[in-house]
Amino acid sequence: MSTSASPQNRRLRADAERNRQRLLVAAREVFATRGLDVALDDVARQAGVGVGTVYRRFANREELVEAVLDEGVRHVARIAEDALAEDDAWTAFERFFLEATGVLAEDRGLREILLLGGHGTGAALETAQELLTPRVDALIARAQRSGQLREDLDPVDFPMIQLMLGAASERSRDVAPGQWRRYATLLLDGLRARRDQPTALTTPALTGPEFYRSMTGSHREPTQ
Amino acid sequence: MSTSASPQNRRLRADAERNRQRLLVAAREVFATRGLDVALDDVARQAGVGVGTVYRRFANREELVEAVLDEGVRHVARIAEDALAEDDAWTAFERFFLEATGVLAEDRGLREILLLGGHGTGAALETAQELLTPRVDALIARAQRSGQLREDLDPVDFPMIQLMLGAASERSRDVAPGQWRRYATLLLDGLRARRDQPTALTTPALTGPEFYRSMTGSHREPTQ
DNA sequence: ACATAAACGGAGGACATATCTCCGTTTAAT
DNA sequence: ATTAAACGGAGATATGTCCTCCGTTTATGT
Repeated sequence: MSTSASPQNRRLRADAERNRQRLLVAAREVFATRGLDVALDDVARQAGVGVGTVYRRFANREELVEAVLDEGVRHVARIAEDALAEDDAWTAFERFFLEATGVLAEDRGLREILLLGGHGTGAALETAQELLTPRVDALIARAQRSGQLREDLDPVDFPMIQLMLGAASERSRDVAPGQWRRYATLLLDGLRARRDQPTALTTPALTGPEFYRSMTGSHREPTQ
Repeated sequence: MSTSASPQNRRLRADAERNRQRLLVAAREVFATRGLDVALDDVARQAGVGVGTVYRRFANREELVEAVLDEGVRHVARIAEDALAEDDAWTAFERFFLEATGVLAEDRGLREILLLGGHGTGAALETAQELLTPRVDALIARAQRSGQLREDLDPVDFPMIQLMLGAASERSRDVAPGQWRRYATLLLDGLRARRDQPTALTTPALTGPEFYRSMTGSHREPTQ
């Protein structure tokens, strides 16, 4: 929170440190609403700072993106961890599902690295792999063991479902910010195990390598 | 199929007409896989024709887009019409749902005008309003009256759900083209009425005007 | 108060990408 | 064989982004 990220981390002058913080806040905001592809000039303007200052503090866009998003990933991981403390397995799963969707709904940038890939390897993705994936897996496995979550849901379905909800959020946010809840409910209803057997998911989930390839491959920009 | 779309529709020379068709085929292909924002140079290359020929035949990108997409919209409308002929109300709804998703999954351009808006007013959208909307409304109303589709689904949910499935398609198409089926099944399971009452959709659907605004407003490029 | 090193803003160069026009050449039609 | 129509694609124009550079301002320590 105080030292610079540059090679030699000498202490920054007061105004420099203040501007660095402003930049991080501005970047968080701008990435969240307009995605990771915004011009850095826009981040600078939002921060009330010249472009020069952006490049003086961060070697390139990637470095700024990493700084902002690593934090975001940790946030989601914390949500998962907190949910795991819940007693009931379904309550835990549902709570994580809804809270994570809420965070992702409001953060397009976070969706882009976490769900879409194609933005360089990224420290943020490693953080996700290390902190997030195991917890989500645990939440799912537990709710399945307790017979409350449908058996045929696979952990790799989770990011895909979040991606779908993200598309819904993006589409409606300007007009009705909470809309994603409607579709989250619908999906949860499809996910919950039930008395009358649901339709089997005949199409198998992506395998590990397939999922990896789909994250690594070049996506972007749609959209959505 | 034979006359030009330009003001005075004189008959085109044989080579010109041939190239016009090639352009339409190429545009269909390119718009479907890469969306409506591709450079027209790429359409020309795909058609094996110079850029000049594109602009000689279509005043601007909009005109070409309209020509290609109006056709696509009619295709989906025909699917709805065919489904309406089905005896059972749920079968009809499900059939339309799956067939429409299949078409949209493979046509990003069609998703972009039909579900995302922000590409000019568009004759294609008018066609949709005229041919598609009433039929989808009918399919939904009928399946609800017969008690097989959940009561609280609103017609405006349909495009949103298709948008979600579109995001899933886009994400997985390169690696496993049929993946959308998995998520379509999941959603259908959330849509089907059931013995044990589902969770009520407490967040209300977009109202007509809200939906209209969300189509008219400037979206694009993200991500899908 | 002053000297100095650090930081600042933002104009602008380099580059990339798209749209659409123009014209010398080729081709179909009569 | 003549001629009007159509062709290809180089390039003029426009837009947008990244990142650097340098004259000016500001924080800091004595």
